[in-house]
Amino acid sequence: MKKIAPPAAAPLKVAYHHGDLRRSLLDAALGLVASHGVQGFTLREAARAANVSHNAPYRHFPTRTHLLIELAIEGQGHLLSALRVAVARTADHRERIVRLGIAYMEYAVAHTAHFRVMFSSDVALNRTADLTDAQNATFQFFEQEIRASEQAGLIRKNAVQEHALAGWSALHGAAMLVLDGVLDETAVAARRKPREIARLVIESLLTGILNPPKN
Amino acid sequence: MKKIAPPAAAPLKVAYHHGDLRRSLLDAALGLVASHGVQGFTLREAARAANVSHNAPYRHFPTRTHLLIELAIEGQGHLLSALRVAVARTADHRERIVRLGIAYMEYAVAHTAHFRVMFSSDVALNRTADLTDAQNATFQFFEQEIRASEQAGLIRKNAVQEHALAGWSALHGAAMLVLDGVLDETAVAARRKPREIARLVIESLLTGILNPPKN
DNA sequence: ACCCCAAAGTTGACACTGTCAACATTATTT
DNA sequence: AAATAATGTTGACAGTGTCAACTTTGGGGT
Repeated sequence: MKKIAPPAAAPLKVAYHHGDLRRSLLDAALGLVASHGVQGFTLREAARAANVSHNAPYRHFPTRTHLLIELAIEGQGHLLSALRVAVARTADHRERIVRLGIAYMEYAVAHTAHFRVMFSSDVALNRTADLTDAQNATFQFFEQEIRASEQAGLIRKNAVQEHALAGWSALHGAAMLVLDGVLDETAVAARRKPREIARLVIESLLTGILNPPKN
Repeated sequence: MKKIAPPAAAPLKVAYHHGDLRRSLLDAALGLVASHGVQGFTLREAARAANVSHNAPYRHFPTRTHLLIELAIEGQGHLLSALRVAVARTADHRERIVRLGIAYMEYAVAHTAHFRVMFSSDVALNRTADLTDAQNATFQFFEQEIRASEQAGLIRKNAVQEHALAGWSALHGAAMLVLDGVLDETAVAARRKPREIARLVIESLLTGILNPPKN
C-alpha cells in the first residue's frame, strides 16, 4: 500500500508535518465548543477537523483538559484586551466604569465559546498557574480602574478592592445568567439586549439601591 | 441460580425491583458530581453505586442530561427553601436583604454539587420548562423581597426589577467566582470566608460605590 | 384465584471517546 | 551526513451513552 512517486504536490497537499497544528487544533476546538458546548467538544473531532490522526493532538497538549485550559488562557487575554480597548478613549471615570461593564458582557455574548471555556468547571477544577495569572490580571485591571476613580474623587474611599470585587461579581453574574438563558423569561431582561442589562447592573451598583440617607 | 424461600429479608437483599431506584440514582449522581465534577459524572457509575445494571437508569431518565436536569430542578427547590428560611425570622428589610445574599452564597458552598449542576452549561443548553419555572421562582422571590423593601421606603422607587436583577447577578457572580477558585489569590477574597464575601458584595450594592452627590 | 400486561431490570451490542505504547517520518543540530 | 529531537501515525484498551431485545415482577380486571 505504498504510494509510488507523487512527484509534484497534489492540489490536496498531504504533508506529514502540518505547519501549525497547535493553532489549528485550538481553532477547531473553539468551533466545536461553539456548536456542541464544552462537554460536546472532543479531541478526536478536533483532530479530524485539522486533517490529522486522532493522536496527533497529544504532541501539543498533554490532555483534553489542557487544551481547554490553553483556550481559557487565550480567552482571558482577549477579554483583557477588549476591556482595555473599551475605555481607551474615555476620560470620564464614571463613563469608563460603565463601558468596562458593557465590554465584559459584550465579550461574553460575542465570544461565548471562549467565555464558556474560561469558566467551565472542568477547567476551573484543574486550574494551572498560568490560568490563575491570567485571571488575576483581569481582576487587577478592574481594581486599577476603581483606584483611579477613587483618586479622582468619584467613589468612596478605602474600599477599592471591595468595590472591584463587587463590580466583577455583578458583571460576571449577569453575563453567566444571560449566557445560560436564565433571564430569558424575566420581565426585566427578556426584551433587553445584553449590553443594556450590563448597563443596568452597573448603574445599580454605582448609585446603590438604598434610598440616600436623609441627614 | 434461583433463590429458594427467603422468608425474612436477608441483610443484603437482592430484590429484582429496587424500591426507589430513581431516588438512589439521583443521590448517587450527586455524590459523583461532588467528587468528580459534572463532567466526571457517569450514568454507569451511578448505576453501579445503586447496585443495578448499566441500563436500569433508562427506566427513569431518558438521558444522562435529563438526570442532571432533574438534579438541577431539585437544587433550585432546595435553594429557594434555604432563602426563605434565611429571612423567616427577620423583620428589618435591610437585614433581610443581607441575609438573602449570605444564604445564596452559603448554599453554593455547602451544596456545591447541586449548585454546579444547576448552572452547568450542559444543563443550561438543554433547559426544560420545569427547570425554567424553578429558576424563575427564585428570581421572583428576589423581586418580591426587593418590592417589600421598596414599599417600606427602604430603597429607591420604580426600579424593583432592575434592583432584583442587579442583586441576583452580584450574588450569583460572587458565588461562581468563589466556587471556581478565581478569587483565591486576590487580596480581598483570599482570607475571607465566603459569607463575608457575600456580605461585602451585598453591602456595596446596597449603598453603592459612588460618593453621595453633594447638593 | 387466575391471567395478563405494563413497569422495572437485565444482557448484549454498537459507535464513540481519552489515553497509552510502539512505530514512522521529518526537521534540526552537530 | 549522521544522530537526534519533534511531530504524526497505527493499533489497542477500557470505559462511555444509548439502542434493541429479553426477563422478571407486582397488581388489576375478569
